[in-house]
Amino acid sequence: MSCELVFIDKLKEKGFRLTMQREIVLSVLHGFSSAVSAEEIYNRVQEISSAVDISTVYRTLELLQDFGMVISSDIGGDHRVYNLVSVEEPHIHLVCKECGQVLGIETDPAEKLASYLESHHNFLIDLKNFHISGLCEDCQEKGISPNE
Amino acid sequence: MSCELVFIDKLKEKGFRLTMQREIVLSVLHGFSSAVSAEEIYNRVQEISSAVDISTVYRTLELLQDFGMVISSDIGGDHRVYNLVSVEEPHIHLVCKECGQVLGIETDPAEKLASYLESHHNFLIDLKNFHISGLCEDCQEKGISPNE
DNA sequence: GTTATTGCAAATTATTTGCACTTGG
DNA sequence: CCAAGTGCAAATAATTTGCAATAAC
Repeated sequence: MSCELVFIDKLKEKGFRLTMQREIVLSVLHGFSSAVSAEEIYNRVQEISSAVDISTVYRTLELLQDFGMVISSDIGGDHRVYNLVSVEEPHIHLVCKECGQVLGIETDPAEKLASYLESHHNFLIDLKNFHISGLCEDCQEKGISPNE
Repeated sequence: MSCELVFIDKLKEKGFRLTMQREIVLSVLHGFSSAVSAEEIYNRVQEISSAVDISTVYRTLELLQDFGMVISSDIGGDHRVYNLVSVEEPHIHLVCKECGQVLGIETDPAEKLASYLESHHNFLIDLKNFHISGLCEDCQEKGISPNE
């Protein structure tokens, strides 16, 4: 099922409405391959319709996060970036702490760790929504070191 | 080696100075068993010396983070909390996404996962500085569910 | 029609900064 | 001494909010 259909479904499910602004934000997010800030999203949205307000962008991003379709992460301390994530298979998110890029992978390699943490430390992680922070290939190539 | 000695050492090493304010902030951090906000730290600091400014608290917290003695995490979206962490052994930090509490554990249970991510996805994590987000025992007991 | 949603502008709020003064080494 | 550190007050800046107008359903 495509992102758009998932979105429409979830909106209906909660009694929310499909608006022009929400469609635009979602389509703009598709145009980015890496993590982007709210302002970058806003700028791109403006190119499509200059009437859309930045507060609407924020409100839509929050909605998409509630729906699990977008994740956001803090990078560089002050910058918050957003990512559209696949709505298919549950998966772990490898989030680059340098650029905020997100890579979705299968959950199995972390299953052992998860059960270890639960049995030994009573610490519960949600594998279907597990974020691992590190360095992506690109940022490694730029010579950035893993310890921040 | 105690936190205080480590702190003094690191300060010397970088040519920074040991001030009253820095000592107070560090001692106040010892008094908290769980994660606290900058303002909570500031309030406690004020009880000891009302002359210390909140900007100094922020500056000191940043310094302590640079030294790897404090970690901070975002919880609940808007709240940022700080934790004094053990200066001994390198370890993984289990950070509760609900209350911000940090539990330090040994690195070995995650070694397999780390090498898997590196070989299969070219994604590099720093095991000595690995943060895993989840729910601590206390928050689980409060009936909070792992998916946020 | 009714109610969610929006645009606008103003508010919020945690954090940061410039600078003259103070203090540690 | 003198560079690092501080307090103060003001600036910042990203995000949020109240509300009347608008548009989905």
